[in-house]
Amino acid sequence: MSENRIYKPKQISGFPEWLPEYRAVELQWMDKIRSTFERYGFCSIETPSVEEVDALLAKGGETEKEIYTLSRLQEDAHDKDSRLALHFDLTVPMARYVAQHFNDLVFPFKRYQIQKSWRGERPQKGRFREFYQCDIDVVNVDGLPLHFDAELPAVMFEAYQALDIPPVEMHISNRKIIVGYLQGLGLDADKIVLVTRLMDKVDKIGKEKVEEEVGGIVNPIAIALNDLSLAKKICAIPEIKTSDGSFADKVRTLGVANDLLDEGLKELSFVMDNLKHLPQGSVIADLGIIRGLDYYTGTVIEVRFKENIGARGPLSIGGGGRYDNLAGSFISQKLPGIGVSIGLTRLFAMLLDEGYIKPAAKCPTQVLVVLPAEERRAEAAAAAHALRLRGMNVELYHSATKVKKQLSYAEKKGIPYVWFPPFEDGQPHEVKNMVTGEQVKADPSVWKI
RNA sequence: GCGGCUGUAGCUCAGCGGUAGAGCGCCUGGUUGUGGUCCAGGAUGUCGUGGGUUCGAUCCCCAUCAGUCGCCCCA
Repeated sequence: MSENRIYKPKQISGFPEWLPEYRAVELQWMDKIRSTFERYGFCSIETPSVEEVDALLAKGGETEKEIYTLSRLQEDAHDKDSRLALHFDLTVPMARYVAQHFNDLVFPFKRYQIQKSWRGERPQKGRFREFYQCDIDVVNVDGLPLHFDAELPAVMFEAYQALDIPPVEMHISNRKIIVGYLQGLGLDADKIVLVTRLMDKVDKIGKEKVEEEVGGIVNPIAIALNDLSLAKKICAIPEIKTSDGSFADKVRTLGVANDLLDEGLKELSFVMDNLKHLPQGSVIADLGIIRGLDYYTGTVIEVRFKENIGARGPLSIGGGGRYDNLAGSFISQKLPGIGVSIGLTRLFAMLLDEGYIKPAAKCPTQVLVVLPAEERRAEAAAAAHALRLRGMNVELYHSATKVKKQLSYAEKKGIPYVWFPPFEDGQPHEVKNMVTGEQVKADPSVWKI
């Protein structure tokens, strides 16, 4: 008997799965997001779950350790699969796709993609190893009008609004501002990377700590003398958050002159200007937004809840930005683009955890047809069929057990109507409303919900 | 890759050096064709895994695996 021992089922950390009543909600969300994207003319593509490792790493960076590569259990010496890996986002596959089908696409190419991505990181709150992303990107040849930098956040905002979730706000900045500013202060490229990485952490570890660490990078000697003036000047930038165009004046007051900085300010002002139609307070010029991704070159966007959800800090539930030449590793054409992405799984999981998500019914069934007796199965099935012909989702109970049991099944699954075919010849059909308890005679060929 | 915490019925968890309990859920019944409430009854666990200490361990120790929170990093 001991060989009957079962493998204890367990959920794999970082690979979420939901019960049917929540999966149904997730599907509804996807539908809403999708139809919003389509309303703006984005077309759908789907790319394979895997890409060649070289393609994924074409943009460099420290992404390597987060990529799941493919290998077979029975790996042989020349395992061809090992050159493949699961994609870690949808932007890189999209870049490859655009380069590959360059001749067959119409530019500016506007596509959306709702697919899973995988990252081999240590899972923790709000971070998964398998998750859905809902991306929209616009890619063009040579140049891409700045208007798209405003349009995409607007589309994304509309998609969030289509969901039944707490209000979100879009934090927008422009890489050129922070980079230009730091260049203007004389920092070299390496230090700029280190410093910008720290600026992201003001919310997390506090302003003082960030200033100290920034100081340690830009001028260790001054730190020894307890002189934080340069660090403070640097850290003044991420402090700037305005819901209108006034951020530009605040930056200029700091007195740093740099061409790239000016360009960034102009671009961000333009974007803010073109997002004025969104609800007051939902768009913030937030110069603390950096985003880790090195391929962003201009506009950067991050979406957060207006109010923190649960005990968590301001986790990003979406984001994106502009990249000048993402496909450059795949094709000699210059293909600038801008893309934004909704972190569907993180968003959904957060709200689920905190009880914000109302479960849908456990199944799509609208009418359960009772099976009164095995001899009446044909008649019951005919009734079910008649209802389905008019578009209803109908289930015929599988066995002729007690009616009590059949009703309780409908109750537990949240099926709103129960259909009673005749129990004896000559009797009428009846339908019962499970919410009100009301039961009336009905004709399966005409009855409607 | 590093650190803290946790691991007992399907779920949430209690418990104790002498091989285990609650709540919820589940199943059955409260007759004859009708759910949600109520009542009665019932089933379920190699107490994560391996080793050690002990007369004896679910409880102590070690290891291991898994989960979780955080660090690093984040596309």
